[in-house]
Amino acid sequence: MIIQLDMQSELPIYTQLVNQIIEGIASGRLKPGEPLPSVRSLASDIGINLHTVNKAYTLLKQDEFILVHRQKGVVINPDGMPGITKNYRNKMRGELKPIAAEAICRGMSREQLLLEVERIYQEITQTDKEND
Amino acid sequence: MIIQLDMQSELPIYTQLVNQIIEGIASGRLKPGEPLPSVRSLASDIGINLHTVNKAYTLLKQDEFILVHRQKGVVINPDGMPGITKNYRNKMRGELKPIAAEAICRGMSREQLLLEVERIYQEITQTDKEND
Amino acid sequence: MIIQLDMQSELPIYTQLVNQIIEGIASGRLKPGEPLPSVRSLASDIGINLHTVNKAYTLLKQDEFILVHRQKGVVINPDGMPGITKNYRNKMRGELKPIAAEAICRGMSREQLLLEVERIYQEITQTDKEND
Amino acid sequence: MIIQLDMQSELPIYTQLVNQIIEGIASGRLKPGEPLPSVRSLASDIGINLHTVNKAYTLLKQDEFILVHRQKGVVINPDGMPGITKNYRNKMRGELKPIAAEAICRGMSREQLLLEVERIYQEITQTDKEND
DNA sequence: GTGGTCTAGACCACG
DNA sequence: GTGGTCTAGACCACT
Repeated sequence: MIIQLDMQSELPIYTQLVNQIIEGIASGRLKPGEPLPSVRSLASDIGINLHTVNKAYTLLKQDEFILVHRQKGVVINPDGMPGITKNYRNKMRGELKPIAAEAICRGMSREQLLLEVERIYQEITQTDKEND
Repeated sequence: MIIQLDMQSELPIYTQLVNQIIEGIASGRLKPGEPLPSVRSLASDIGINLHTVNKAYTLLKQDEFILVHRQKGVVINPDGMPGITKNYRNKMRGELKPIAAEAICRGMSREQLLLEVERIYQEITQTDKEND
Repeated sequence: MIIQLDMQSELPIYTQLVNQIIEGIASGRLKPGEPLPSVRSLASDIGINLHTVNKAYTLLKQDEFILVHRQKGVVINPDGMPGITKNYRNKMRGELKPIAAEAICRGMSREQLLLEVERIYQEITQTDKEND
Repeated sequence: MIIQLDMQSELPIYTQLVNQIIEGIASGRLKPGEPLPSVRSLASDIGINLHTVNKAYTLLKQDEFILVHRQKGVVINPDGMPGITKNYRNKMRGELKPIAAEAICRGMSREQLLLEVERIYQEITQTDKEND
């Protein structure tokens, strides 16, 4: 699992970490049951503080993307991912709305916008299917 | 123009303001050339700090959504909205990616995701076309 | 709001804090909408680190006992408390079970156990109704 | 005696073990004088570390739920269970208080809470009286 | 060696 | 001045 952080980004490091791990799962590079590095090793690997990694893991744990197994350590939730809850739907819509609004302002058509989304969907699901 | 702010949101107030004005433009409720309230009056209307409104206006000006005339006051950019620049495309994709990734993780199909986006597109463009 | 911490307790400080604030709400000493001290001031008041207070507040926020208002600061959730969700019921039962089991082992009758619970219920709801 | 451990639980494994054995006694599935598996065999049976089982047994011994004979092995205390000591009462009340407080916050009535406790009491004492 | 907790001190965004 | 983020270093409980 390669993690790419942008230390200049406005997004907190732990958020970038969360996003990248979720993208890793979405792309199939990280599979249910698969172990994740310990907070300490990941932190030292990517050169950040262990508390920052810990916060990312805590958030992922809260949403049940990962779980902390007392023996196996941190693993991608083997029982599958959290579903499409009402809460989640609202959160997603709240995030999509300002993006769509700006796209509309800038003259993007419905088709163009959908194409962008489709393109990203493809990009994620087809990432590195053969290599690991 | 009715502004709805959530003081409990994790989003800064000025970001919520920016979003709502952009949504206002996208929905057609705010038209190019149309005046916006002054920093002072908007701030007192919705009960927030001057600086907060100022910051929102500054950001909107930077992206050329609005123009700030010393005398005429603040108006929606009469020369039309900013276009779909390369910068904007990258920004949008960067925002869509984690949303799409989480949707995929949670088992949302390409069609479901596109439907959500389409739904929001509709919702914005058909918002309150008659009433103000 | 008087906070009593036991630094020798096996319970983490932040958990004790969470419990005491919840007890404060349950007893009526803390009312919905009422402001809580800032993390910094509370931390210095009770002589602990601000991060510890922060963790307690974060947990209370997650469960919607409190919320962080951008203008008013931290307040007891004015929209009322979280309800009796399925999750909560399961959590509560999971906590009660070992307590009940040990009580049974030690020969406590159903009546005695219920009396204990009733006693505590009274104790909480009648705490300092007149004084603040 | 079937032991069900949750490796994802926040509760340490040894605590879960202690709880389950106490529940076993409370339910009547484990009777005074009855032998318990050796540290070694129990550990290998449920796939955990020797030390973990050992810690659980040590705690149970401290509270006199079990006796550890060098030769006879581990048995449920044949002289009966520990009584309702002052220490125990305080411990129990300290555990019940935050549970009751949260229940009150969430709007649970005295009757509802007592019903929950009664329900659990029943559940334990009627667990699998015939089957083992 | 693991995650969890706590402290201390720093910077930043926000209002 | 507020909460949020990040770092650094320490101790402990657990396995």
